[in-house]
Amino acid sequence: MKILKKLYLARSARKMKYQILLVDDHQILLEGTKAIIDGASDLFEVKDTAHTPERAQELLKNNDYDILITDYEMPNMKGLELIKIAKTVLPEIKTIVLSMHDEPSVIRELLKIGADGFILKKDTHQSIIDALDKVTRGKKFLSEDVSEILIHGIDDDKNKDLTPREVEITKLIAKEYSTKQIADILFISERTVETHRKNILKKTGTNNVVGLVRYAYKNNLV
Amino acid sequence: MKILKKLYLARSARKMKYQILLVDDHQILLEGTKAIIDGASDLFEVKDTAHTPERAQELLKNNDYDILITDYEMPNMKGLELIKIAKTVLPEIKTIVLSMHDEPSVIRELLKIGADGFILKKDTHQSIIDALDKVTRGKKFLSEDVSEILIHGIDDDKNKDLTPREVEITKLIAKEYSTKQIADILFISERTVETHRKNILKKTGTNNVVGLVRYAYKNNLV
DNA sequence: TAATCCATACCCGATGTTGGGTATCTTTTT
DNA sequence: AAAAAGATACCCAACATCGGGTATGGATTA
Repeated sequence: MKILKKLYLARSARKMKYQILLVDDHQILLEGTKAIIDGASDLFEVKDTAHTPERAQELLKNNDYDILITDYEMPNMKGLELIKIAKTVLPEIKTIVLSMHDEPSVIRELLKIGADGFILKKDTHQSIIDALDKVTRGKKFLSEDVSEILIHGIDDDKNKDLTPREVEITKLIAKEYSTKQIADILFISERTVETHRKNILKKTGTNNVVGLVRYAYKNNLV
Repeated sequence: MKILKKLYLARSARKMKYQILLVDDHQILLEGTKAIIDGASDLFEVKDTAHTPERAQELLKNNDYDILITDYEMPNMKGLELIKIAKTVLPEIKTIVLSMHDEPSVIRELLKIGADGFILKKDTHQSIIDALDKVTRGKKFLSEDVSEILIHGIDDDKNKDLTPREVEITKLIAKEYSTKQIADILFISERTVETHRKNILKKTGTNNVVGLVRYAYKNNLV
C-alpha cells in the first residue's frame, strides 16, 4: 500500500507515464490495444509488447514496468503463470488480464493469485482505461460484465474443483487418449484411470465423455 | 473487374477514402482495429462499426460501404452468412475476414463464397493494410500464415465434407445426446444413427467421440 | 492424533461404442 | 437411362464406458 502510493506520487511528480508491458498472442489485438492505450491517455504508455509468454518473461527480467496487461489464453503458458512470474520478478507490478472467456472459476482463480484487474475482450476500450486508472491507485478492477458473471455464477461453486491428477487425466481424455493409453502414459492401472474417470464425471456433472470434453473446452484445458 | 477499376479511380479522383464497415463481437478488438486502420493509412476510413451481425446487416442496408471487414466467429451468425448478405445488398463490396481459427476447411469455404481477404488475428496490423490495398485493386489477399495453412492442408481434402444429415447428427452428439436419444429425436432407427456415426468417424479421421467433439469445436458446429 | 483428502486399485454388471459387413430406396448428378 | 451419393436399416463380435461398490496407503489439515 505504502509502496504503491510512493510509486504513484513519484510518477506524477516526475510527470512520467506508467510503463506498460502488453502481452497477447494475437498480433492484431496487441497492436490494436496498444493504439487504444497510447491514444486515449497521456498517463499510460505501452513500453513493450510481447506475443509469446516466453518473450514476456524475458522482457520482465530485463526491464521495469508498472503494469502488465496480458491475454489469458496463450500457447504453452497460461496468463495465470505469467502473472505469477511477473509478481516474483517485479513484486510491485500491477496485473490486468484480458480474456475471451467468462468462466467464473477462471476469474476466481485469477483473483486468488493476485491479479488486479480483469477485462473481457468484448468490453469497451474505456474499460481498459478505467482498469489502468484503478489498479495504479491500488484498487481492483472488474469490468461490469465480469462482476455480473461473478455474482450470477456463485452456485457454480458446487462444481468442486478437480484435483491436479484429475485435471491431468481430463486433459488426456480430451486429447483422444483411451483409458488404456492414459494408464500407460501415467504408469498406473487401467482400473485407477477408470476410477478417476468416474470421479471426474461426477464432479463435472456430466455422464459421458462428450460432456467431459465440453467441460475441458469451457475451462481451457484443451 | 471493370466496375472495380471505375470505383477505384472514382475514389482517388475525388480524393475520397474507402469507406469500411468493421464487424466484431469483441468491442476491444473492434476499437483496436479501427485505431489501426484510421491511424495507418489515409486511404481508408472506418465509417461504422458493429458488434453484432444483426447490427451489421442493418447498417449494410442503409449505407454504402466499399469494404466489409468481419470476424468469423460470432454468436447467432457466422461471418460466412454475413458475407453472403453483404454481397447481396452491395454486390460490389469487398469482404475481408478476420479470424482466430486457421482451419483449412473454413478458409476454403470462405473463399468459395467469395470472400476477398482472409487474415488471422495473430497476423500483424500490416496485414490488414496490405489486405485493404489488395482487395480494393480487385485482388485476393491471404496473409502469409493463411497461405501456409492452405498449402500444408491440401491432403486435408480427404476430409470429405460431411453430408447435411451427418452434420446434424454430429451436432447432436456434441450436445451430449446418446445414440438412442438421437434416434428418438430424428425419428430414425438406432441402427441408422450408428451407421451415420461410423461414417462420420471415418470422414473426420477419428476413432472415438472425443475426436468427433473436437472436430465439432474446430468446425464451429458447437 | 484423528479426520479428511488424494491417488491408487480392484469387483461386478449393464449399457454404449466401434469396426466389419450388406442392402434397399430415393434423390441428384452425369 | 445409368451412375453416384445420401439416408435408411440390419447383422455380428470386440471392446470401452458407466454406475455402483470397497479398500488401502500416504499426505495434509483440523
